[in-house]
Amino acid sequence: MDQENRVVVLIDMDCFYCQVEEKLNPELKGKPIAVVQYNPWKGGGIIAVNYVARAQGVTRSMRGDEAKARCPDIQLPSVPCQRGKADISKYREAGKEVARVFQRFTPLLERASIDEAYLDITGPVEERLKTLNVNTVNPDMMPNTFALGYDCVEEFMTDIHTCGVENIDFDYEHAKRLLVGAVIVSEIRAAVYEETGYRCSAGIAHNKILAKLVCGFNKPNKQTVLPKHSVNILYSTLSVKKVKHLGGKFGDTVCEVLRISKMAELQKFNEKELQMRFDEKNGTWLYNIARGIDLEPVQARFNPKSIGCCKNFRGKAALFDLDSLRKWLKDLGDEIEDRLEKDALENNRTPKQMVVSYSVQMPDGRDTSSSRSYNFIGEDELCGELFSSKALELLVESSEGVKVKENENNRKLKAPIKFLGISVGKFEDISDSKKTKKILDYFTTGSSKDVTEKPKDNVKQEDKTIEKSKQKNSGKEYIMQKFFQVTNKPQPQNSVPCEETKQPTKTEANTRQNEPEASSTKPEQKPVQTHANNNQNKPHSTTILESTLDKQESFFAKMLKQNLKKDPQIRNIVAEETVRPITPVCDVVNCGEETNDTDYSGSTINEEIDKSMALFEDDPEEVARVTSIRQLMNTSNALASEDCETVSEPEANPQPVVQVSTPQIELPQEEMFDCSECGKSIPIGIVEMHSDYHLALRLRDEERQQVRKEKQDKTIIKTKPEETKKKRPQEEQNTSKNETIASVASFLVKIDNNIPTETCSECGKKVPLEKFGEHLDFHEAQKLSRELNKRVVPQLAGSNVKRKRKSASPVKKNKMPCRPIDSFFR
DNA sequence: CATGGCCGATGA
DNA sequence: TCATCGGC
Repeated sequence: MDQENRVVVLIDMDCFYCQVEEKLNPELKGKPIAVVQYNPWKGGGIIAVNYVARAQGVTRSMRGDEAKARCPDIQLPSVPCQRGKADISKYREAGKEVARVFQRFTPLLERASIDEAYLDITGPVEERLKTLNVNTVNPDMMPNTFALGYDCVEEFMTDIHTCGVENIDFDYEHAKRLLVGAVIVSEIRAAVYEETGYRCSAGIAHNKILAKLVCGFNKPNKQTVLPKHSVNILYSTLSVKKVKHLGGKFGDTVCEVLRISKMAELQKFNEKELQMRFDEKNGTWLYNIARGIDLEPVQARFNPKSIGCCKNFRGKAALFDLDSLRKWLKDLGDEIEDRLEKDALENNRTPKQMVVSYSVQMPDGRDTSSSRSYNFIGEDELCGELFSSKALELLVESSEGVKVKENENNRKLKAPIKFLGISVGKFEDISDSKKTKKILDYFTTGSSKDVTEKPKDNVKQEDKTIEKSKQKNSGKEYIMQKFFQVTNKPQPQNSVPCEETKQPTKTEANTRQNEPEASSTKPEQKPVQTHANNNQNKPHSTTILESTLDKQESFFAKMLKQNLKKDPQIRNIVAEETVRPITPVCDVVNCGEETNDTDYSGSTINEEIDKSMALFEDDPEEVARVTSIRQLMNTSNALASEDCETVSEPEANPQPVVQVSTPQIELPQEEMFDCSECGKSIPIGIVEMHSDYHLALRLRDEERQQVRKEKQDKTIIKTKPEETKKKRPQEEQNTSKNETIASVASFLVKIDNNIPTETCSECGKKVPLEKFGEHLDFHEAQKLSRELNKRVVPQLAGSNVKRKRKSASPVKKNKMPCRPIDSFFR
């Protein structure tokens, strides 16, 4: 499936923080609430508002006090905090819980934020089409669904059932897939609600930008489909700034330079023009998005690439002296440590780099921000102490501003610090960690002879599943490692020759850049593992190591449990999971995060629009927009229905839409016949006509497939010669395309057909038999930390097609030969 | 003082 | 590597 014909979904949780609070404290259900970050100043800043409160005029821009004034019975649960900062781990966990549900439906899942995810369900749609007759799709299969350009989904379905006879630009194949996509998304959202109790909204389109765009059109608890042929109608009123990537400065300059404000106006410029005014890449991107084309693939990514925390110190709260700087760095470092610990347990990875960022107030009053990074070395113990001390070093070393005045004895900073942040990233699998190996080696042999470092095999996302199966007891290893750090303070490393080669290895960066990125290793290639009798094949030391580990486990488990009380870090983990605070009250300065539910609204049923409009009565511009879109939609529908007798719908009565496949014919007496094709009851008198109709459908289906195929072949042949000067040759595109399909398919179909597997009762995952014992060990390790996670986070894999832009040749509109199939009913 | 904390991407 | 942007 090529990039322009995907089915892409953006699912966004409705006022997520509020929902989490409501779930934790059911008392709040049905009441107006807003989550605040507790800040003694004016009742705290609101970061999420539920829909009850929105209906009463509470908005995100208000402070807690204002909300209370406008809505006296509003409840204001506040984000808990730790170390003087907001603790949003509650919401992070909730977000993961939801994403795990998504994950069951497709491996092609990209978490975009704490409460948002893109899903590429092209594969699942194709699968479903094998067993699902589109003509049997009915509205009951997708409640709360809207289709842009239609007053209701039924109309959209009718269009599909009639193959869009009344619509000149109708791409039947595409629309059909979006409809099936909507069915699947309904199932996903139902599963999410069933299993987590959370409601969400979704946008369904053929790329990420459009899916994101329309997701906010109908909220809450609704989903919106944007078929290709409705893009222009939408664009005619859509402000440029509403489109992702155009909401900031770039969007402003685009509007200024081109003197436009609506997306439709962007279509007036050809690609070259746009490339000249902006750069090549942006020009092409603008040209494409103006036509509803966005080739950005959905990346398979569940875990964040970096973990960080930061804090503002505004006004008088700025940091003026070294002691306060130390204090805050310590807090930030400790938080990172906590989160890293959890992350290591869940994902078996460890960061290779940390970054400290800051901003200082310059003498002229301006704030300047900067950041410095540090690559961890083998001897580094990844703890809060390291993070904070390293951060301080980097700060003091760094160019200007932060140096301490050495002469003063109270150690004032040269310039006040207004912002501090520490983050860690560049994760690698723990099994690749030299440090872990050293510790384990010490553990098993009693000495830490230098373990020869494994050649770096740059594990990429799609290899992770396999990589993971190669790991041995990673979770356990990590706990071991941790265990030794807290109980065996004199680290075994001291016997290692302390090489002070602190030089950052330049080579790595270079090789990374030159790499064509990942996919050179096909997923099918890697299960090369010798699954026969692995112990023989393994190096002797490894065998010993594993058996030793197994023997030591119970000892270790005991020690760990005993140490739970002693070790504040471990206790911390446990506490977070076991004591669920119910809307905790917090006295410390706070912070938080929540997405704004961008509630622009679009065309739907009129009552729905009216309902939604109440939500932004404070924004006259939005109300005007909604109104104009509604008018536009209504008129366009009126126009459409002029050409089509089957779809005639009185404005005031949005009632029964006539399904073409079940024409309403006044033959009440007649016997009925159940059509085997679509399952509908057909009057016996027209059953022949009806089956002719299905035949016609099939014929046209084939015809369209044919035309599509021809079109595709043509474009490939056509673009091939001129493509050579572009960034990447067409061949590469094809291979990466095929790999996408292959890897997706590998998830849909089967993991591996040769290797004997066992299904783990803990996580339901199929595990190669030879690794099963180790797999169980991993669960044991998890339980030891009081089941920090109820289940193993399934490793992501699947395609990781690198974002290489195809040259932007505009897709020709798909004008299919269109026979009036509904003539069968006349 | 007055969204703030958090994350990803990109170009030089 | 760092500065900056965009968005939640």
